[in-house]
Amino acid sequence: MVKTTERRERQREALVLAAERAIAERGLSGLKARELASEVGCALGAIYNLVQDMDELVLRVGSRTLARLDAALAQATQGRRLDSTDEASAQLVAVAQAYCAFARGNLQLWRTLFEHRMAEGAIVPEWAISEQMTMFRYILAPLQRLQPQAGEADLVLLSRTLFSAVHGVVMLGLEEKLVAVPQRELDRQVERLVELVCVGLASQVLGGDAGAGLGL
Amino acid sequence: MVKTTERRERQREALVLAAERAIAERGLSGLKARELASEVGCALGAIYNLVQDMDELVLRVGSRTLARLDAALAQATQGRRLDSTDEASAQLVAVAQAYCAFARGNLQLWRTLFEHRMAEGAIVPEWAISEQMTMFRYILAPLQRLQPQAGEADLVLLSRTLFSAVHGVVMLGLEEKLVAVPQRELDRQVERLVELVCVGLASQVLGGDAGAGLGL
DNA sequence: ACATATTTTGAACGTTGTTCAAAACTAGGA
DNA sequence: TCCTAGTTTTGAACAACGTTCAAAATATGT
Repeated sequence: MVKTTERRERQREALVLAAERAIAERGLSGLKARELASEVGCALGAIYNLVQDMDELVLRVGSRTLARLDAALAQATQGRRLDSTDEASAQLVAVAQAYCAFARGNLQLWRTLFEHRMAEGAIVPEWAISEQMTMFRYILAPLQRLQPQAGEADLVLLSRTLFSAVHGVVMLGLEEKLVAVPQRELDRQVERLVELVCVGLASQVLGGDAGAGLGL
Repeated sequence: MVKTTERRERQREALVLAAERAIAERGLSGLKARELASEVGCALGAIYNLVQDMDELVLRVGSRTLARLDAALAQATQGRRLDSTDEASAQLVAVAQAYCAFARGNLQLWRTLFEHRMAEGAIVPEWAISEQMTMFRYILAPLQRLQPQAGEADLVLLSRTLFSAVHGVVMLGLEEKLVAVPQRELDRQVERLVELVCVGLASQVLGGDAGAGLGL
């Protein structure tokens, strides 16, 4: 019956939204099947008619989070020019700070992207893997402007490195396990890291010998 | 009775070792109270005579992991000179790669350091917090050589930034959720990141204008 | 040896995610 | 309209988890 699948589709959407809210408010460990069931207004077991298991639910929430993150990064690069290396550097800084701001403003959902691990033996579905790669593309273009002589593969690798580095600074900076880093300070840390890397890249391409002896 | 506390001390040690082995072999989620009890040879409830709860056990394992990590980083800096900026840069690369190697060789235990979260409402004890800071000290000295004019506070911040950046690259690089990064490639990523930052720092202190227009 | 304090024990408890036989519901034909 | 056959939903039951605590076992002091 077509009516059934339609209603299920809508219920599934409601379920994902409820899960998203639960994670945002109480973290990944605050996501409980029974609570979701009562929230959505269905039986406990009905969840497994809408979704294979809790892992799939978390992945669907993650998909939404990634989409919003993608939009935030798109906005940070929107309307920017890359005519000079300075503009390229500035765009990299802007993307990094947008990432930082998103992580801070969506702390629990953002953390869930990296905290979550599939149940023993389960494998991450293909669509969830491919989604993760989209973030690199916002830094690929400015990096290419900074390293015009570099090959595509090299740039992809470099973009992954830079993204990971910024991610690390944001991740540990927002960890309240350690002493919490104030917002301004974290922003500055991120800015400084990206700028240092940009200067490093610029000095390489300019043929400057500031990197001499480092085997670059 | 003194005999009791002595025996408990030894049992606690055995418990921590068993927990360490379990985490190393099956990850943090593979740590089960019942399994530990049978391994150590005591009743299930006896665990709570040796340790307040599972969180404390994980923290104790983490303490051991940090000690071994500290030793690994110490070895990477042992006998090194910091007479030139090149030597300082080389030491930073060496520390970063030692960190990378340790993470790879102690994957599950290393991950546990960052994955683990205390139970709802519980607070991380003081001794566990202070232990985390020790890692920064291996990069403080070489950074100071690269930025002799920087103040102490600035250097501490910078060391935290650099550590976090390297951590991020290693963390995402070892995440098998994404496509696994080959060992050589990850080593190169880490090396490149650190060298880029070093070049950036060097060009700043030399008064080079490679960073002009970036507001440095 | 007995009484008392201490220590260990493991069955029981409260929460999890997940399953599945049964109940409720739906659709189509007599 | 009523009956039957197929679907869909249900929630009690299950297994696994960390944690507790009355009772059993052991140790201590006189």
